[in-house]
Amino acid sequence: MARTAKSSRTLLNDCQICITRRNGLCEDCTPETLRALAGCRSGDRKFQAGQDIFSLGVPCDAIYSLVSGWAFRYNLLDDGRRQILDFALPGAVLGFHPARGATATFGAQALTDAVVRVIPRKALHSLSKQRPEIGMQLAWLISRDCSLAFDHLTSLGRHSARERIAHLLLELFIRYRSQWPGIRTEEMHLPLTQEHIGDATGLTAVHANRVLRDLRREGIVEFHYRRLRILDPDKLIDVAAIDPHLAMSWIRQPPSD
Amino acid sequence: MARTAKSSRTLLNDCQICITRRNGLCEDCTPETLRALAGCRSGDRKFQAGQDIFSLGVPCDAIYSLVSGWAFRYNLLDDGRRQILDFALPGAVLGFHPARGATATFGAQALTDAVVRVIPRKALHSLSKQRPEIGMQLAWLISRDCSLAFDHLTSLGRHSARERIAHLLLELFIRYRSQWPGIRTEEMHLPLTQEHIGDATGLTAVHANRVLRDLRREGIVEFHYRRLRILDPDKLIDVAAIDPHLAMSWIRQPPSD
DNA sequence: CGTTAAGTTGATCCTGCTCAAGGTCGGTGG
DNA sequence: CCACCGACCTTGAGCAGGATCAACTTAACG
Repeated sequence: MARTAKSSRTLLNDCQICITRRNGLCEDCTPETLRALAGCRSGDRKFQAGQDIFSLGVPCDAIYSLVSGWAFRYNLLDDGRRQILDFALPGAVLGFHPARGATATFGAQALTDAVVRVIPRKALHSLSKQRPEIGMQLAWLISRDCSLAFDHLTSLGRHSARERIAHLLLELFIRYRSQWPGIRTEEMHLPLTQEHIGDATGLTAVHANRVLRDLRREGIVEFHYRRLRILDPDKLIDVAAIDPHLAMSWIRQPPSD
Repeated sequence: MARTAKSSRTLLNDCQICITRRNGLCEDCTPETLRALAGCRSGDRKFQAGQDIFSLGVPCDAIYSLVSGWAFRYNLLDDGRRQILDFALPGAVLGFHPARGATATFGAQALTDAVVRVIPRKALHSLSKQRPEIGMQLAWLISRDCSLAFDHLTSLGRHSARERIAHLLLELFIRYRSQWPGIRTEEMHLPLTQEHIGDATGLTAVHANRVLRDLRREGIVEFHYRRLRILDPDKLIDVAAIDPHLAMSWIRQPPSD
């Protein structure tokens, strides 16, 4: 049993310590990649909440880096059902389709008003020649996405509704808070509807609602009109059945070398 | 409705055509990356079927490239349940943890006897300086894994047991066949147990068995003692509810530039 | 103050899980 | 050659976690 009572109890604080120790991580943790990509500022575009950044099945010859705001990637089924693949915070690379003329196999949508840096394939190509280290850093960023996707896969495949929702809320909370090291409050603005939560966890919105109600009644978390409050972190970690190692991996740590 | 009757019917053949047109793809589609990595031949290791290539939670300072055989990546829960994240064919990059001292958040296991090229983080680092293009190619390889993981996520979150199993079998069949462009037979050696299939699709082995029985009775596919036979490709594609675009993306296509 | 999107709750149904008992295949040793 | 064993496959009966459908409430916003 990897998850002990002690480690559960101190997880949130450990993350906090790890973050505050590396002071100013907010800037610091932004990989070189993104600073380099800042050179292509010409391509910045604004999106309104609810607007598609790129759409499923449409040819896509660029990569997208989220500068500000929230976004999510998703898939649509023929019958209109949706699966949310992940949520993106500033600094995320949203689509990487470097093949010419490839069509997007998933879509991305802004959750709040957002600014996105669009880097055309050609620009990326020449950029990576000027600054060869960008390739490896991009690989690292994407491999992080991949690890997150693997966690979600485990969650959908082998966890109960309760565990999945606890997992999601905890993940978003920790990832969000790691961007603002100073703040220790256990409350945040989480720009999701219950339908988003359902679509991310493979549940119906109705069932997501019931689970959230139970968690609220038990005094674990409160999610009401886009405000998330974690009332009992220990219990939440317990319900989510999270391995503390895993939670640490959610915090963006650029490769050291 | 993206999936039309016609496109369903010709999907397998389209893939075939696309493959045979680029003759000798088996070699050709192997990205430069792997050929470059071939320089580190010193690190080749053999694994027996069932043996872990690397294990969950163990510090991991290298990347692994599958040279021959089948493997899979997986996650374990505290209670012993397992989620299989994906199956790897030769050419796949299995673990990418370039941070010093990072622990693996998933494990990898050989499904058949396998040869794996182990490239320590340091070697990769210096290699990427000698051959800067490696970074981008690695990024591309990993982004492909990520797309596959996204497909599985959609499958687990929003598809029925029947659809998930059909999807998995079709995916493995197409990916496998794309390595052997000449062969058109609709039969292959698939070194999985029904437990693997259950663990990959988020089902119990018992239920996976029932679904496979139904598919067999309906004359769609036969999976018996590690032999997969696709009896009715059209129906299988239909049951899997696959968008042909998606299936095309399973075939490894290196970035063209 | 009316409208709309989102949240809430109940009743009922069904997909897939659990538990349990065989059955089949391939290998191994007497 | 046969008996035995272990891993895997197969099937049944009963149960339960979430889905579905439908009605109603609440909050936000112009």
